[in-house]
Amino acid sequence: MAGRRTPRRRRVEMKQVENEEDKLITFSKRRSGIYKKASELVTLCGSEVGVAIFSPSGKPYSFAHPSIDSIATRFRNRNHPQNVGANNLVESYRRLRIDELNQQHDELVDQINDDKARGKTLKQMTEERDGEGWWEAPIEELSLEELKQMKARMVELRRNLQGSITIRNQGAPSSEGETSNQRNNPSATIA
Amino acid sequence: MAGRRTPRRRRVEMKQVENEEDKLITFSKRRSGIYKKASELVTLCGSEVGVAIFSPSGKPYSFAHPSIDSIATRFRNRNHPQNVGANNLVESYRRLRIDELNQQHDELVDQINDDKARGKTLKQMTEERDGEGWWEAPIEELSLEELKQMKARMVELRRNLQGSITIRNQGAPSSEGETSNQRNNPSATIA
DNA sequence: AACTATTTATAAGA
DNA sequence: TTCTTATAAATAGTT
Repeated sequence: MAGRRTPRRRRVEMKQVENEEDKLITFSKRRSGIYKKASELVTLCGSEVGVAIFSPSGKPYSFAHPSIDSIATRFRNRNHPQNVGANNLVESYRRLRIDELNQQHDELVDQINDDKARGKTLKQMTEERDGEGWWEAPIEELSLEELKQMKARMVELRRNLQGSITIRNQGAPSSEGETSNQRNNPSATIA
Repeated sequence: MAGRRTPRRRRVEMKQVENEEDKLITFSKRRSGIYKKASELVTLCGSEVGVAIFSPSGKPYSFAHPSIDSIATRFRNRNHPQNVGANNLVESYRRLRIDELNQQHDELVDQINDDKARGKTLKQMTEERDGEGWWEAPIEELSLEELKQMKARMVELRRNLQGSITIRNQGAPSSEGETSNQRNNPSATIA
């Protein structure tokens, strides 16, 4: 151990990062950071949160709980809160998926804990992935067919006891009416 | 060290804050924190960011740049030629969802393990809302039956065996300049 | 992708 | 609510 490894310093100037490479890294790290903060807010306060981010190149990213759609919908329909639960097939489908994933939350926790206890790495669990793309199909043909495939896939995956994904939903009562919009931030914009 | 001036300690348990007063404070502080992070991302990377948050009581808050509407619009009609290879709204949403679910995967797993390491009860979190929720609400009739059946099966499946699901897909081929934005997520490894 | 030195965010208090 | 402060967490610059 001859020299101190890193005499680095940092400054965090709040200005656009010029270097494209650094910008990409910063974008990635910070986007993750925001997601984490958002999910923590959900966990700690039970709030519903949606975050939409467009990278400098225009690529869309988002984090949402319970879903980007419900958040968006809730914003759009905050004047008619009773509509929240019933819309179209697509939305129903999406919600089902969230629900579905939710149903597995606790079991996944068990699974993970179990595997971990045995020294099985999470990486091993996460390495498994699905390369197919049922979601490539046009929306008009989704619904049942897609659900079936989805289930089949799940059963298959279950056999291998691999991977996990967790989405938690809060359960959205649809009869309250938020009447006031508030912002304590100059940039906060609510109709 | 006897009598340290400040017996303040913090440990940030990642669970719902039970005390309502504390919850409100936490909500406020963290909401501000997220806004700040979001604005920093805008400044540093020139991204467009939108954050929508509903307080536990349902009050809507948001932060956005350039505006919540532009962000929402961009999400709805990203038919914009210069945008990422998004062709159809639904598809875009779906892809986004899948993509983002992947990104959130590790974080959630980490979170779960983290909690576990501290002896937290994740089940508690899950049980809290497991049993009834928005999916009980009436949805489009035609698909409702199918959806319910699916759900029932999921529940059954879950009871019998430990299951899991893995969704791994990048699914966002871009037709414009974006040099392969790689996730910094260990498991997000999709070509 | 990992690793630290630092900067930031924040839980408790006041 | 705003400020203070000890500590936890995020992350810029490197390896």
